[in-house]
Amino acid sequence: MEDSAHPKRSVTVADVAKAAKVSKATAARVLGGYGVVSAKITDQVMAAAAALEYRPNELARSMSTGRSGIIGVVVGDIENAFFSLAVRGISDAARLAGFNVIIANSGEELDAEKSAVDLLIGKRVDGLIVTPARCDSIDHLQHVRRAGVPLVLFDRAIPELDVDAVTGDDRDAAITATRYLTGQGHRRLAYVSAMDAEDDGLTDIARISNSAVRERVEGFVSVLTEAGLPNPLHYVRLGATNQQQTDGVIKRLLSDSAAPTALLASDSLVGLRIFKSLQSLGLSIPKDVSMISFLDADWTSVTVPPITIVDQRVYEMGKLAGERLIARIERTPLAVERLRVSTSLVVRGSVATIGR
Amino acid sequence: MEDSAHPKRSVTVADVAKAAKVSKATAARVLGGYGVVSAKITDQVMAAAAALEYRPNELARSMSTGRSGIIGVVVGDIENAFFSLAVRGISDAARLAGFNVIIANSGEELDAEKSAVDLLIGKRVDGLIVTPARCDSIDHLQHVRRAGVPLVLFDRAIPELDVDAVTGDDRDAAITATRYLTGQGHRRLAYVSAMDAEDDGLTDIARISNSAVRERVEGFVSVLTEAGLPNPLHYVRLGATNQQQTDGVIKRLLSDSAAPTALLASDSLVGLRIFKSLQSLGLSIPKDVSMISFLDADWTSVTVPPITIVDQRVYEMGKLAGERLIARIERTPLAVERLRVSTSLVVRGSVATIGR
DNA sequence: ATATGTTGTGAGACCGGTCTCTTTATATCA
DNA sequence: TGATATAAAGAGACCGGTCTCACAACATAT
Repeated sequence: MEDSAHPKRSVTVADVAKAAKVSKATAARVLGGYGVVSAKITDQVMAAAAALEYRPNELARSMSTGRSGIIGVVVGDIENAFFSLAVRGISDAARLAGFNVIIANSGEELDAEKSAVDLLIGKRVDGLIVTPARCDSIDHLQHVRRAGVPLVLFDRAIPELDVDAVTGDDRDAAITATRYLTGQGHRRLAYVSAMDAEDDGLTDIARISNSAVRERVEGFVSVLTEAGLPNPLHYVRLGATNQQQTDGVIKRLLSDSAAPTALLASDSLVGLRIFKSLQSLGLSIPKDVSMISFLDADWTSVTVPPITIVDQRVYEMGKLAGERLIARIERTPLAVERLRVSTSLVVRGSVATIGR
Repeated sequence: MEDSAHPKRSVTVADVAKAAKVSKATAARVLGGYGVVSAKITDQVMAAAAALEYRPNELARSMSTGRSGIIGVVVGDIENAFFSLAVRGISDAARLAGFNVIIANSGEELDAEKSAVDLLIGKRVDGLIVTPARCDSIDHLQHVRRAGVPLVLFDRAIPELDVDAVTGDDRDAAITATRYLTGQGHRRLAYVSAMDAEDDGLTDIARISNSAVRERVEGFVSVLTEAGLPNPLHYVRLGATNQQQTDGVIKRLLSDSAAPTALLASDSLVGLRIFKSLQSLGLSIPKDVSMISFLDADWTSVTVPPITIVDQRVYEMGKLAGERLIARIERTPLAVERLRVSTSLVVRGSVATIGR
């Protein structure tokens, strides 16, 4: 009874060749499925391969062909439904084209992102999809391009980087959602995001290093400004990174003398935290506070009331990013562009009509 | 202005060696961080490497060392919160030990699982964590062992396969949950799973090819039998694979002359579907029907009422599986065993007390 | 002074595939 | 029948690292 104690040198083409009494080159042709070999020899080799349980060493194969058949994906946090859906879309696109996917988590931290990118390049991935944690640090991404590895940005664009990006139409989405809220009579609206920040507040939109969030905030602010509502920036709050932080943010927001009547959650995690905060404060939605969340997450449809959301079609975004990357890998001639996946507002029950 | 049109042969140790005017072997020693090299030469080589922007080719490195630094994970469905949490646990354990993770989706299909396993073996992963779709087809897994690649099963055990497994204490969990329901006065209980099946019903527990589900059903049935309740198998229903199927399953269950008063959902996806089914049937939880779901998914805590669940501690399961696999990879001498992560019942509001 | 040990460097085999180039066997044609 | 085209198989270089071994230079022991 032999066991797996020893790494046991695996069966190689040479072994198969010897067993089939042909040259290594011939066996390789059969096993690699290239070149031309007679039917008789093919059978011989296949039989020998089956008998020896030959499995090709993809590593070696990659090394000589220069292609690994792998695309690397660096995301902020796989646990986030946004990213797991996106990864699903990417994987589906990849599988269809015969590629596999390595996923790396950056935890939205620049250093982790850099080392993940370096590692994947080292593994000689055929292409890379990255959700850049910050849009103001681009050396490592520029290096990817210099290394000749196709790159597609996901969810966030970096105009200075001459590279494809697949994002939502964040600005428009925020505008639509905000207009809907003002249309329902809301005059004091807050935007809450999980972005790291020293304090809740925000002084300068341009300093938001995540383009998706920045554009949403821009959209949000533009609608409020256009509607003549005062001091929109005052109601943009960051730092809702966990339940406790969120509880604090919400409590501060609502204890304001001019407390907002509606909240816009930057993603479904923040949305869920806000929902729980409101619940623990004993506030009812939408009677006491209205809310809209980004992303059609599971939980949003089973709450009471169900949550009005911005459907980001993340799966499509992922799929599109995957397809785009594969087109690049296959050298399809295409202009560098930013692909925007359009979102839609799904009205459910979490927004009250007020005023009049 | 050069661009990334050409794969541009990457910088190799030989290039660095030439630039540093030393032999390839010496440059390799410096860059690979092994052997012994004088400080002066080390500096020369490092300078040359920096100037040329050398990045090691991990593929080549893996090929000569025989280690890839990658562990492969084959899961049923990444989109399922159960697996994404588990993957997070595995990834964390892996990162801590300096490994990376490749994830492959089997879609709970045997063929996809087989080819994923083959592919990962081909990529020469250092170890493999697999959630076997079926416990009665084990050739491909046996082959993994014969190939000398450490293997850890996740969520489901296969006793015939002499290999480590990390699972929940599914039997006990089901027993606890079922006892809780009978303790609340329920006499007719149903167990609903997403397992594929020709018809809803179940004739023979032993034929359930997923050990986690089988053990839960065994626990479920044992409690009912012990309590002297008639025909427990009648209330075990499979095939709740999507919303429509689940609607059918629930409708049939509840239109039974002796309809169950409580439902046990095999996982959080099934739980969510059941919740939606009941909602669409206009039934109220727990007044009309009680339910318990496996897995502490996001949605279970924000419904009205919040759902009583079996907390599976999936992150810990994943982490444990990762750690175990890494111990195997590093040849730590350990007996093959099945590690059970204990679960706990989290009582919330979805179970009514009836009778008396 | 010669033998022995140590340290740093170079030469080249090796991992397991792919792929080009060459050689051999068979088919086609004048 | 001999010349030439063509198909099939073999030999061996190559990818970019690691790593063993040989060897040189210098230090220490005898």
